[in-house]
Formats: sequence, structure tokens, C-alpha cells
Amino acid sequence: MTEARKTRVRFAPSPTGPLHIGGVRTALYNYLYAKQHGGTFVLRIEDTDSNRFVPGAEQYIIEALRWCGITPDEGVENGKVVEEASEKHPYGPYRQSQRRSIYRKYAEQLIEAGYAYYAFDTAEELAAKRAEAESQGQTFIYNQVSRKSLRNSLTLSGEEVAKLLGETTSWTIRFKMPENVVVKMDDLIRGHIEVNTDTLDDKVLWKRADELPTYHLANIVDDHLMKITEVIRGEEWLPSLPLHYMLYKAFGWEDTMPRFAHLSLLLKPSGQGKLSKRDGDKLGFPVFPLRWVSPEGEVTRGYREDGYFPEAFINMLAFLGWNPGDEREILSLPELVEAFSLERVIKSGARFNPEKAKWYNKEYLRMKSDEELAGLYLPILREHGIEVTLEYTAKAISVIKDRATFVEDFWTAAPYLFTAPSEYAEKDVAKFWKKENHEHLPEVKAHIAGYCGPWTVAGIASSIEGFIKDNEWPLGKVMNCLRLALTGAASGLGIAEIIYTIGLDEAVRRIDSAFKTLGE
RNA sequence: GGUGGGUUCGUAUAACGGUUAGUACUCAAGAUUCUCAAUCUUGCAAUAGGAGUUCGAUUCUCCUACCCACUACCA
Repeated sequence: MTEARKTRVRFAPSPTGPLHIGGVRTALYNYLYAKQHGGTFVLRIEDTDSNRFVPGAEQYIIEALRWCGITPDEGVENGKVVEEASEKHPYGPYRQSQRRSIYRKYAEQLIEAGYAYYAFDTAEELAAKRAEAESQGQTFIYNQVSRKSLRNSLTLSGEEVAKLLGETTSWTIRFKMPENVVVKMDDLIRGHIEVNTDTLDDKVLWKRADELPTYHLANIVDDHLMKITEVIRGEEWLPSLPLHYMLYKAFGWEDTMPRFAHLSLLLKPSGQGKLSKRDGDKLGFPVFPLRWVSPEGEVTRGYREDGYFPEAFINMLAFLGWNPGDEREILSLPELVEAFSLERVIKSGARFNPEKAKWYNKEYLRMKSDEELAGLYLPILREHGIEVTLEYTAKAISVIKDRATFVEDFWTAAPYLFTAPSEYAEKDVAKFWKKENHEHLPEVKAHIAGYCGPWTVAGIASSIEGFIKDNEWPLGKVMNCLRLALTGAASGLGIAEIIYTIGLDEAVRRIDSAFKTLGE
């Protein structure tokens, strides 16, 4: 690259299903890189395989990126893939199936220059060849050697080629991989890599059957036309990098060829292999950012629906295979943009750890204000049939915040802050609802009812504890007995925290009804 | 099978030839407390194996092992 070009990176998923968290991480790194360099983050939909198209997947991808806060600058407008070029989206359309007219001429340009050829072998013929080779313990490869004995424009006469091109539709255009060339490549993450072309095959570039390019051609052509400066993608593409280098060379686009960075894969939490959808189902954590309902109606959970904050989710993903080089672990999106560098991306695969994901969410939950959390909690309360004010909810949250990982935990940890107990835990009743304990409750109740100190948790606590201690009653037993009356169980929030939230009158009412239900 | 990539506590990672190999999550113990959490303190725990290079290797080279990806008219 001779002159500095404006940074342009792209995330180019295939709409073959929901976006998996590994894909989200790739998109995130692209986003971080773009923002850090004041560049543009482009979304391009690679739907050149009509057979694998899944309805809804494209929308899911856009919605997932939006939820994560990493919406593309280009290629998406109003939540939709841009279908034609405009001032803001100068390289449209951004869906490859709508760019099909572009690719054929590039494929033919390659043929004319001798870098590609027509191949007439049908899919069935090749499948048969592969099966035959396999039965002999070998692998059939369409390469420099085998192409000499196959039906293509290198072996057939000009007339035959012209005839077949006109009469059949099962032909393809293949790249003519040169013999014995050492391709020298550089990867921003992995460093220098060399591969001999003899180990490579003649990849299909364009298929006549559906008049579409394959990934390799479409990718190179689009990255070139869209002026992409860095290609940040998954490790699964590393084996194709030599082909891509050769393609840039064949087109004569070497001086504007993007730089490449291949990210390691996300691995299963345990066992071996890369993270898959099944793992999430089995181990009880999501592998998708958003809930996904397949066209068949199968539902798969997502981080959003499981109660994760997008900031926590993004932070967690960013640290899977990267770190800022210091000991910080909690970084906001702008801080990630600031700190990010491809040089610090780890080469080896990162095993995904659901526990750490939870920890991140807990940290983010704590950083949020009680009021903000109350706003998120209100809808959940409503589902439980509870209508309360934001103020009351915020007060309750101030008392339970430390024991929650998710907003939902506010309810599971302490529903009694919003509703009187309807039943009392049997085991706790047996253990604490004894005459020797609850005989003191009426007096404690009277003391509570008469409390007029400062309305703080500490003030209430010292008053009640002081009263019990002054009477020389067993503090632990009486307090648990009281907690049983207030909450229905003998574990949970501190007595003072509960009373601070629900108030004196409600506390008195609950003590009365506990006696009514549990008896003397 | 072939080609490429990878390998530091259980997990994520730090240490870009010299450290008692650090940190976080998890786990365990203790402190605190009216219970349970939270919090604080402490602890457990790693350089895959083997040869080199070097005064000295987690770090550089080679070999082996293991893991991963690719090996489709899928991306």
C-alpha cells in the first residue's frame, strides 16, 4: 500500500441462520478497529448460496448488531440492508445476490488473462470421482494435475467449449492455480505465512447453474469494489488466504489489496471442538445474542432474553481472545475502541466460559443506578401482578442490588419486598417458630411500630438489635423468627433492610398475619 | 490422509531471553454478620513432552504428542 487509504472494514455474514457469538465477536472486532481508525464499518450480506438461505436470518443479524451497539455505518439503513447505491452507501447494493451482474465479467476477465478456465464436469461426475478415490483411501482434488484429464477448456477444443457453454448449464469457472509457486502472506495476527500452490486446488469461482459467484470470487471482487482496507475474519478462512492472494494478483489489484487478520475460533466450554448451538442447549447458556425462532418453529435462547446487558455481553466477548495489556477488565464500548489492537489478539482458540459472562453482567448491574434498574425491573413486577412506583422500586433495588446478577434476580431474591409472604417455609418454621422465640415478637412489633429514629438501614438495625439485646433475648433466634414472619423464610435480606423498604405499617401487618397463620 | 494454524493454573489471560511465573473467573478456608448473599483476607492450581541455541529459556529453532480449521458448484 503506497498511500494511506481511509480505513474501511466489513462484516460479511451469510444469512444461513442466527448469528452465533463467534460471529458477533468478529463483527465487534471489525467495529472496534473501524472506530479506532476513524473508519467505516460496512455490512455486506453474502448470500451466494441460494440453497442455504434461511428466512429471517438477515434481519436477525442486523437486530443483533443493533442490540450490541455495533450498528454498521454502511450497508444498513433503517434496520434494512441497503439495496441500491446512494451517497451514504456508495457501494450498494450490499446483498451479493443483488450484485450478481457484477461478478461474471470479472470471472471472464480472469479466463481471458489465462488465470481461470471453464470446467464442464457435473457435480455428479465429481462426486463419483471423489467416491472412487475415497474407496482407494485417497482424496480426489481438482488441481494442476487432475485438471489435465478432466473436461474443461484446457483439455477440450475451442469448438467443443463453445458448444458446451451454449448448450449446457452445469459448467463452472475455476481458478487455474499455478504450479509450484510459494505464496508469501502476512497476517496482522499470525505474522508471516508461506504456502506452496502445489498443495492447493482449482476452486470454483463462478457457477453457471445459478449464475452466481462462489464466496472466493464475490469476496475479492466486493472487497475491492468497496475499497476495504482490512479484512478481519474467522480462522476458518486462513486456508483460503493463498487463493485470495492469487486472485488479487490475477486481477492486478495487489497495490490496494486489504491487509488480513484471521481471528481464532471460539471453543466449547468443555470437551473439544468449536462452540456450537447444541452446547448452549446442553450446558444451559446461550450461544446466540438474541432469541431465535427457526422457520420450523424451534426456539433457541439468546443473551438478551436471558437478561444480559449488551454492554456486559460485548465486554465479555471482547476479552475472549484479546486484552488491553493492563489489568483492566471492565471496559465500555468507547474504552474498547480506544484500547483495541489487532496485535494483542490471541492466536489460539478461546474456550468460552459462561461463568465469566455472568460475572460481567453482575459487574455491569452494579454500575447502573437504582433508578435505571428500577425502570428495567418494573415490567417484570408487572408480570407478577405488582404495580408500584419507580421510587419504591428503586429503594428496594438499593437493598438487593448486591445479591443480583440479572434484573430478574431482584424478584427471585426478594419477592417479599413487593408482596407479603403467602406461605412460610416448612423447615424454617420448624426450626424458628417456637414459643421461646416468637413469644418476644409482640414486644418487638410494638418497638418497631414505635420507631421514630432516622429512616436508614443502619438506624433501624441498631434500634431493633439494641432492643432485643437489652432484653437479653437470643438475637439470632428472634431475628430469624422475625424474618420468617416478614418474608416467609429464615434466609435472605437483613431485617433492617426489609423494614427500611416495606415500611413500619407493612412490617406490623406481616407479623400479625404470621401469628394468624402459624399460630402461637 | 494432505495442508495450514495453535498449545502458560479447570477457564480467560499477563510476562515481547533474566519474575518467588502475575491477574481475573471458578473452587476452598477464614473474617464479618440476625440468616443467606455481598464484602474483605488467605489458599489451591500452569509454561504439553524431548532435543538444541544461549551465561540464562514460558519466550528463539527443530522433533514428537495433542487440539483446531480447511480439504464442496457452503460460507
